[in-house]
Amino acid sequence: MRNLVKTFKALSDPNRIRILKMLEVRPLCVCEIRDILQLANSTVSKHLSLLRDVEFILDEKDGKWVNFRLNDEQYNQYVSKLLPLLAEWLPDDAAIKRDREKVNQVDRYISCVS
Amino acid sequence: MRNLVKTFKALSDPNRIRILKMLEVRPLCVCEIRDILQLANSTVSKHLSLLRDVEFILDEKDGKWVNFRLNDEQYNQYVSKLLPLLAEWLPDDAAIKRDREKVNQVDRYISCVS
DNA sequence: TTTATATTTCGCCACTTGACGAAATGAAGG
DNA sequence: CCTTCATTTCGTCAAGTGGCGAAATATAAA
Repeated sequence: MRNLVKTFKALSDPNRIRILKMLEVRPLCVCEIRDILQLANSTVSKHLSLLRDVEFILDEKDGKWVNFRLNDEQYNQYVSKLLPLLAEWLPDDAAIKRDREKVNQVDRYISCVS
Repeated sequence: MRNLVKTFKALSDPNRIRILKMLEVRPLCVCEIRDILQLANSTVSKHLSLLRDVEFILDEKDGKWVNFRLNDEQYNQYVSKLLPLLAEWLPDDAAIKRDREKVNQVDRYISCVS
């Protein structure tokens, strides 16, 4: 129960939804997400650790970066049902579309030095 | 987006999850739910209006009572996907089980006079 | 119409949440 | 080892949430 509620809480914030929808396009690091969402680094980091906590996303060290990607493995029953649903939803949302275009433009070598 | 977030927020509270899982058994009025959850009338009413707002539940006047039941109609894409998932989840949760046993015992003619 | 009672609305309080900047951490490269 | 820089952690603050009791509303019955 507790874990289920935590899982829904993770989905109860527009910025976290935006992050998940961006990660549908490709894995991203904190700086890239920060540049797209226009939030402080620390804020993005907190959102990501929350999403990781309930296993919506996984992180992989890549040199000095951390790549965050959707968890498409199947060991978490909530995640494995909810991520595919989310992927079907909001296909026409203007903000989401804009975010996903930006995903294809951002470059971590430019985003991160700041 | 806004509506989707609101929908997940509605699922982000243990008492609201308990209410939905109780309504899987049968429709209930505010007093019956209040007796099972041991909350104030006004608190239960607020939870119910929130769940109704995002169309997880419907209400029907029945004399001086209001019966709340799950919305099993199919016009809301989020609800029609999420309610069936919720119905599969938490099959072994102790609190949920206790609640559902109580659903079969409460009687609004006893619960409500207080 | 008056009374009883089920529900909703309102105002209040404690706690949580999402935001930030500053400081701490950790890995890469000089 | 020391510097650089991506990320995380910490402290703080404003806004949102869930709880309550009291007052308002609505329906049934007397």
